[in-house]
Amino acid sequence: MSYDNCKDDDSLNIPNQEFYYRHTELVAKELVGKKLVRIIRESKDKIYRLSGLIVETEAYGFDKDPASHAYRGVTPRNTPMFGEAGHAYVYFTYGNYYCVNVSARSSEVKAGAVLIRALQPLEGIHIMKILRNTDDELSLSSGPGKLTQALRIDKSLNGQDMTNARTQLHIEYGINPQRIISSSRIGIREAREKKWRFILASKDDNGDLVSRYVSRKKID
DNA sequence: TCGATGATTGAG
DNA sequence: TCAATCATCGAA
Repeated sequence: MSYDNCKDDDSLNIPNQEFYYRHTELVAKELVGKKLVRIIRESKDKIYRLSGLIVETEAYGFDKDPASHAYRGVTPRNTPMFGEAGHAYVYFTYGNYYCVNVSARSSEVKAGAVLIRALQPLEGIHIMKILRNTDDELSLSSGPGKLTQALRIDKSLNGQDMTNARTQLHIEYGINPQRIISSSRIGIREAREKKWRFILASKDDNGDLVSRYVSRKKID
């Protein structure tokens, strides 16, 4: 296979920058069902591909959203939220954990990002188990701090272009969800009334309303 | 420079 | 329900 063919295949499988230049809430909703892909190049002959289906996201806006890191304007930390859409915003929190966002906003808005809150593990599960130090697949990436640990995402990936299949961190097309549930965002004090958390509804009808891989099953 | 805080997690 | 733990932010 030629390099050019590879390029075409890659780009077909990846939401482009225009996908992220739309209302943050819409992007957050449509990221549910996509795949978060992490390529780890340990050495020349050790390349790992880790991925998970995005089952839970949250939208964070700009000046009208007091829960957003961008609410008070640009700071060194939140710079990616004000930059080009489709790039990674990784931040450190609670002294222990990283969280990963994708910058997303309609072009007339100054800032915005989508927090990726939970994944259903797909590829490289045995590596994720090592990184997370657990064998329990349900708790491998069912939370914003857990999934960054499972995919070894830290601040070195801040600002990465997530619309390019050749970068270490990007997003690919996944499934077309039948139903997505929206609810209040988790762990915030203000703007609780905004229903900007988006969750993949359970596929198989065994009584569960939401995906088994979400960070919390309770819906507000 | 300094105190308060947090888009969390895991243990109890 | 609660402590751990520290980068980040805004006030001084």
